Amino acid sequence: MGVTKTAAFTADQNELAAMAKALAHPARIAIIEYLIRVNACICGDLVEELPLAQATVSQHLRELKEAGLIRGNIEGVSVCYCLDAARWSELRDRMGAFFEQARQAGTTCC
Amino acid sequence: MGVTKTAAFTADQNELAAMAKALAHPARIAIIEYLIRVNACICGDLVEELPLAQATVSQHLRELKEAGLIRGNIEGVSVCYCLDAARWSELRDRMGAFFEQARQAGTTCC
DNA sequence: ATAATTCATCGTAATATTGCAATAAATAAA
DNA sequence: TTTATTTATTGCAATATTACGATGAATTAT
Repeated sequence: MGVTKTAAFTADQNELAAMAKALAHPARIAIIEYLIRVNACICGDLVEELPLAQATVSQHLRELKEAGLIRGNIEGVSVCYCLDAARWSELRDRMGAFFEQARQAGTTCC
Repeated sequence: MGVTKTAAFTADQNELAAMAKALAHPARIAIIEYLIRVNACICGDLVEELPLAQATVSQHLRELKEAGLIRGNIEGVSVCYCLDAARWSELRDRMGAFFEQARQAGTTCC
């Protein structure tokens, strides 16, 4: 039917998938990398930095904001964006735990 | 236009995004968690484990296989799946580096 | 050889994502 | 007030994803 059966999976599985989804586009990776580099910037900076139209950049920013990975503070006529440190730590921990789990499991295939 | 501008981003950005995309669905998270738990299993086990039809499970398995995260070995009439340890390590390292980068950056927002 | 089992693939429908032009909204500058 | 400036939102087109029934391909059992 073309819609994910969210209710059929655990909250943990859905949350981890949602976090991964927020990172599942090169533009959003680029936005985050840029934010890491400059610490904070306004939307216009990203429009210059990325090969995308302003509307498209704004859309990607909204997705990152909805995933809680970044925050946007209105400063006069512009909006200042930066990583949400707390949420970012959570993501790192969740992903880290996920990978650690796999590391400890045996990896001998059939 | 509804198509990601892959060529406009770096290989690194595209690869990281592709890895994240492979994890960006609860069913695929569930598949990987199950594989971690049982180490290896056949496709039929996953069909019983997941609330999805066989065709859908097979499709998710293909995506994970194409991302290189799992391997499938034909064993008679069934197919045995397991995590690809090497690729999994690579993913962990790439993600880890990404998060580490963010951790070292300042996090004071505007 | 025939039937059963297991999985992949095809075709299709429903929905989501990506991208942009155009426009709206909100603030600052003249 | 009028005009820029900056960003979000709307509307649309193109494409991708998700899901499943039906069918095909390969192997094993009878």
